[in-house]
Amino acid sequence: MEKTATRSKKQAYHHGDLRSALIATGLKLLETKAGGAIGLREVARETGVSATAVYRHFPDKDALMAALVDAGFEKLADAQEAAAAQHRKRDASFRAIGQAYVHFALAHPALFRLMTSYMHLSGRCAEGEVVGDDRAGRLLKDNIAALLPPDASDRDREVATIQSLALVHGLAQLVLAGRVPNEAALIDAVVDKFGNWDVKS
Amino acid sequence: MEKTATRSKKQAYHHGDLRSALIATGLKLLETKAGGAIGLREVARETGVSATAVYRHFPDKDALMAALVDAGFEKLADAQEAAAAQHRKRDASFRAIGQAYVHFALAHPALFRLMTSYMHLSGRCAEGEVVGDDRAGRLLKDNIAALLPPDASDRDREVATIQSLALVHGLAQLVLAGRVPNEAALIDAVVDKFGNWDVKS
DNA sequence: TCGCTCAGTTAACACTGTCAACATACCGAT
DNA sequence: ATCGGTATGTTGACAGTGTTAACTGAGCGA
Repeated sequence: MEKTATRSKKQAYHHGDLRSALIATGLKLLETKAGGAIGLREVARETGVSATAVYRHFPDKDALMAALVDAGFEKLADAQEAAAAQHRKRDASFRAIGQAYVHFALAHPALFRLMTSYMHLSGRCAEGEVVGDDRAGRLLKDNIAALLPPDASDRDREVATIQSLALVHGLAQLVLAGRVPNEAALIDAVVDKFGNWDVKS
Repeated sequence: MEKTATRSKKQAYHHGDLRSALIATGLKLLETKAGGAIGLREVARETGVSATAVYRHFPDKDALMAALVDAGFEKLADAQEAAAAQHRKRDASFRAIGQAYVHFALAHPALFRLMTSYMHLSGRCAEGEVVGDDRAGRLLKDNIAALLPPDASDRDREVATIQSLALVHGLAQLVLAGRVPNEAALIDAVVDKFGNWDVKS
């Protein structure tokens, strides 16, 4: 009888994990429907499942969105790591991380907007930490630690981290909102400041 | 009969301008209901008017929200001008403008979240311009022009403008999202970099 | 085999944004 | 002063949303 074998692709989400399937279709919808928000019923429908089935895996819509946010940050970390790997020098690879942040936002606008809208429901930074410790956050902090002079204080590190993140995050959002023109040269010039900290102030 | 005199406060929104009233209650609701979004029906109801009356003054919900965004940026400009006026030195007053941006976001979280969510519907920067030319945008650009060395290029000015705006905007949003701890000293330290441009780079 | 729990279903509720049709207060021209 | 037109409201309905309650059925251990 092959209890859970063939999977048959349709039907029998029973024992296939619907949770991952929902997240997958959610991400797909965010790529397709370039503009605007996404709905719980919509992703359920597109997954071929009844709307209320979602509630077996997520307590409410916000939880589903938070899961999508997490998935988005994973993809962002992927892009950043790939970008960093293409440079040998540490500072060049660090700037590539910043470029990757903005590029990711512009390449996946709907996903990024959702990420910023629901950020507060996911990955709040832990007590004493200065930014979330997801993969993207750790990548940023590790690189800064390696780039700052060895006599830099912890506070210097924290400030540099926040500064860098705020710069690229704000820039990405402003460009996406149309308040800053989407010109590659301009964006590059701004992001190039990414990593120019005056530690001595 | 006094056609439009007493106004009687209730009834007879006829001839009082509902448009401003809607924006006013919208802003009030955003102050009160600290968390979460706002609805067209909700603001109509709270104004004491039927939901569809809104459509006499705004083509759809997005337009109403865009108007609230504009009103929000006006209030932000007020706060920034007031903050700047409390310092004599130009660079100190410029930093005060940056502080005011973050402070405003933290003081009016719901309004600021709405402003970032619907930013793309309002105040898109004009062709050739580098950030919206609302009052807040002009304040920023004017101050930067006055602070940069006179031999700075236009491109230097643009980059410095975007850099400053992206830094405070990103910081505000990250703190509001809980990804950066809400500690005044930390925020001040980050914003103090506001205005440290290496023009020569 | 019985019964339990997991994973899904349908039906309903309250709510939302939006549209069409209807009502009314104002205002200028007659 | 009256009359028609237009701006400004209203009610009623429709589709779609997030969410809950009650039901169904598969799979599995005792």
